[in-house]
Amino acid sequence: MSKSFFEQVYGVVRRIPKGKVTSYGRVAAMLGAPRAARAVGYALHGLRIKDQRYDDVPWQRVINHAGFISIRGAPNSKHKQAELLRDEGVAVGDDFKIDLNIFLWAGLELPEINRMMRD
DNA sequence: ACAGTGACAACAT
DNA sequence: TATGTTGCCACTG
Repeated sequence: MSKSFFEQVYGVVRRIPKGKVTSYGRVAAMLGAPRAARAVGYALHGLRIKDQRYDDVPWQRVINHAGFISIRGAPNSKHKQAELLRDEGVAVGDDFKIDLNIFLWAGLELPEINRMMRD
């Protein structure tokens, strides 16, 4: 695995299909670091710096394990994330809750993970 | 080298 | 159930 952890996170997030979501912890687990959920959040936080290279990372599809939008800072940000998700067909409640029983992404299979970490 | 930071998650009251 | 508290990890200056 030559890629940095951050790069690996972006790699996984790019695979989340439109209309589905997953959690920080699940992304971390897929990368073999089940307790690095917080680091995943930190990685996505870094995307806010404008960098053409990461424009294709659908960061809005990552929420917390309870199904809530978990972005901090300006309340605007949460509304923005909710809007992006609704545009993709994901139902987001006024309380920013998403039904994981419906919209949770199944995740990557092991072979795909190995390939991603190798690239 | 090292302490501080944060878009988390699990556990304990 | 609902808060509050405690680990955690990768990255940064």
